[in-house]
Amino acid sequence: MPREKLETKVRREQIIQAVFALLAAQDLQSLSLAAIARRLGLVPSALYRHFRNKEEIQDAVLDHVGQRLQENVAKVRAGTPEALERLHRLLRLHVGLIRENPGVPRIIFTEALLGRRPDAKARALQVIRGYLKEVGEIIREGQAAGRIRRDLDPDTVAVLFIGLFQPAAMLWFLSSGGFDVTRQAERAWVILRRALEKECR
Amino acid sequence: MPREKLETKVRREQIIQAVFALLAAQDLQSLSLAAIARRLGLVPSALYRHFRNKEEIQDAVLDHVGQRLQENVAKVRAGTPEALERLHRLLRLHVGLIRENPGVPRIIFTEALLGRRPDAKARALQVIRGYLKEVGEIIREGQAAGRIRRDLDPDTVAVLFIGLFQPAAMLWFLSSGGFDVTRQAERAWVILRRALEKECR
DNA sequence: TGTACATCAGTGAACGCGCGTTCACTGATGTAC
DNA sequence: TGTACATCAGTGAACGCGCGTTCACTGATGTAC
Repeated sequence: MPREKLETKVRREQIIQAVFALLAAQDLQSLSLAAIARRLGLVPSALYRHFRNKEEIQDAVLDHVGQRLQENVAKVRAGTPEALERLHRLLRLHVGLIRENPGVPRIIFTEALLGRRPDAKARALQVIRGYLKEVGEIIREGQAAGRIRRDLDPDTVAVLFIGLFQPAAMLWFLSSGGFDVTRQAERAWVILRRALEKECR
Repeated sequence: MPREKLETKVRREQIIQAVFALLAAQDLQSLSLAAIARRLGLVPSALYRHFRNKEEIQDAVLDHVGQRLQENVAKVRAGTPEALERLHRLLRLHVGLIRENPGVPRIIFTEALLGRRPDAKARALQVIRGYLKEVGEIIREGQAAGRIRRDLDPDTVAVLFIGLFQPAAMLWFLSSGGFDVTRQAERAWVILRRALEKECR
């Protein structure tokens, strides 16, 4: 008795979301095709109708994350012209993304960890570099506009920006939601902002 | 034909080091008892002479990391009385630790990811919290001594301190050593230091 | 509007593989006499 | 100093298990006539 039939486009999206949900759970054991299929009420072999193999699923998940990150950058760019305000909003969007999908912070690591192919790490790196590039660009614009100190290296600040939430996300995950990422990010932002601003107050 | 026989104390240390080395490699596949044994020129079942099971090995590795972190704190405390200088030196020691054992940044994650027991995350969290507590203490002392701004929350700064190297370590790992962690950490420190200092310059 | 057919998402049995773990055995080393 | 014995690190065959993947089959849905 076959279960509900849905077209590949829908199923692909469902499968990606299932991976997100499973990665939010505590153990990586659950990231098996069997677990993904179970979550969708399917049989493991059904996944092969939508993806060629497990690697292709992982790639799709990583691409999805990269896309979400770029969307956040676009939103922030459209929302305000001021660099510091853009960074603040981007930070909030990022924290929101993590809170919605607790799996996100680990996907990049997981991809690299589980990948059998040598290019697994390279693919993850590309996603992060793409994000860093955008953040660096915002910072450069802020420097040009005179809002951010010109003696700071934009790329260094971009990586430090990641540091505003990455450790917090890790603590949040390890404490199973017992750590307040939002509060940490907001407070850390106030501290970093002071170091970036041109005027000294 | 049995291979060289070494006492348990030595083998336990060797096994822990083997895990470090394997985690430095690219894929997590290699973190199997077979891989650990192969690295030591032993047969997988030989490991059971020194550890009860795989979980016990993981626990030992995590404990080892926690110990190294506490050692670094002790060194820094003994080396200088000034809080900002202590943090700077601690950052350098931490980066050195990561560079020596590229596996370190991922061990805490891996422990949590691979652990089947519910307390796997709790154990990792405990190690990090222990470290954060020490860093927070140094910051508090710096505030009391008037070297660090008193309006900053020490715990927030402690987590932010982790952010000085964690993203850098991730980039270093993903780029297979192509990212300069040391430079990023030093530059990021200069930025954070300015935000922590009492005097505004 | 009804019939014939192509399409394709889902099934479930089967596979080969590597994993963690066990267990009876080996044989070198240190100790007691 | 020599012999008998206990200790214990290492061996290798065997196990059960869950994994990713394949494949012939099913049967609902959309399309062509």
